[in-house]
Amino acid sequence: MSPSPAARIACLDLDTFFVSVERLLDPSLVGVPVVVGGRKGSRGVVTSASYEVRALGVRSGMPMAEAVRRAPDAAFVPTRHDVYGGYAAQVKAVVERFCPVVRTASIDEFFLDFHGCERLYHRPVDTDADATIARVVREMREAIQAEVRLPASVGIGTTRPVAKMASARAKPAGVLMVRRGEELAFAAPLPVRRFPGIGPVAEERLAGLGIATLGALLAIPESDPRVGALVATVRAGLTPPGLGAPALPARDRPAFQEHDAVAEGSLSNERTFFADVGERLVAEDALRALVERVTWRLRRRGGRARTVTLKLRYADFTTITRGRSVPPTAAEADVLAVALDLLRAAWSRSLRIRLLGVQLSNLVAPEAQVALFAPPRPRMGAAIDAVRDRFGYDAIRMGAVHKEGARKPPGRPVLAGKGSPPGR
DNA sequence: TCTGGGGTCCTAGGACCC
DNA sequence: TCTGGGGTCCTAGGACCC
Repeated sequence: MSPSPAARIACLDLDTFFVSVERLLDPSLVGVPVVVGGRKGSRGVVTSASYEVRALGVRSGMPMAEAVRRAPDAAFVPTRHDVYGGYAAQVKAVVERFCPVVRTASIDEFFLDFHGCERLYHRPVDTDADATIARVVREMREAIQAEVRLPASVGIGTTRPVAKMASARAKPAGVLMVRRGEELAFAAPLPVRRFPGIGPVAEERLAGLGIATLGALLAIPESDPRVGALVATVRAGLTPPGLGAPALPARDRPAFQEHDAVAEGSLSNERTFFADVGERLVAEDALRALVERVTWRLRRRGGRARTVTLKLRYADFTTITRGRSVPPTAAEADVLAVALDLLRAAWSRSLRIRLLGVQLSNLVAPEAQVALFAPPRPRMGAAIDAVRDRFGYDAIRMGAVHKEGARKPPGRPVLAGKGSPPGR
């Protein structure tokens, strides 16, 4: 049986998620302008802005100094990543009561597939199948509000991009369905930037062509070399599957395919220094801490990396990466040896760095036999892992040895984000 | 204004192999 | 001696998302 090309894909987005959670934990923040982000005066950015400060032009990703300038009277709350995941999990649990197919897109965003749910949920009050789904989604949104006490907005459409754009239009705390056949009328007046995948660079390029809205973009021939594949991509995103293309069963559509959590993806940890670093030994200390953390995450998740990549950001914000393929490993010593080698090769005496990062990619599944001959960690390392698995990464901390500007060790760690939770 | 940290996906050139 | 074309892997960079 083929799915109907009706609006059955939903995008659920939690409204100003970090701000909402902080207000839940501290009711004095309710009704006042709130900025969640890096500490004032640090080299941080805004991670979540309440609607009050958005009205003043504060946006997530904005440097904290700029946010302070625009909203000096706001409450500034440090980001607590260790807190938010639990609330996202509560929301997901509610969502799963209503929808059989749920995919987590990010900490505050879920995609839901309601194909085939119409009959299950039908009630006599519903004028048609779309009305049934829209009603169920409203009930789901209200259940999240009542049980988790977090505001969410939901967009419903025939495709993921349409559902996502609809959820943005539904904010705050609303539900918006774009029915089949209404996609173009819905999208045409919107700025091109609203389409998922069109960012600041593409927006700027299109502006140079005099194109501001999705409607104007769709008026360009797909073959126009100035827009590359953009027109075709947007058109496809606004076209229901099954119209003009053979339909796949809902669960086989790429939008909802499960990833193999072990064999794919990448893991990385990076830190911006409090102050730019010009001494290699200081950078090497920081690198050890990063490698320790990222390899621990890899071992915990189960897997080995075939590529180790070092990331350097210089004081002028130019960023380079240097990577190397290695025999699959999750061992701290293996990764550290490569990372140090890459750092020494890339190190420049004349340039100070503001950020250091390590990425493990090309992940493959763990192989039991390898452990027999090459244990992923020596005995003490295994004991440290065990403590961290139970009590969290920061239950054990390694001290840094070198300090920027100091004649000799010891010194305090120079990494920013000290005491922050294990990276996710 | 002075720019976090975690990711995904895409492109492109060169090495290498057949 | 000079010459194919295709495929895969590696590496670097960048756009984009939340």
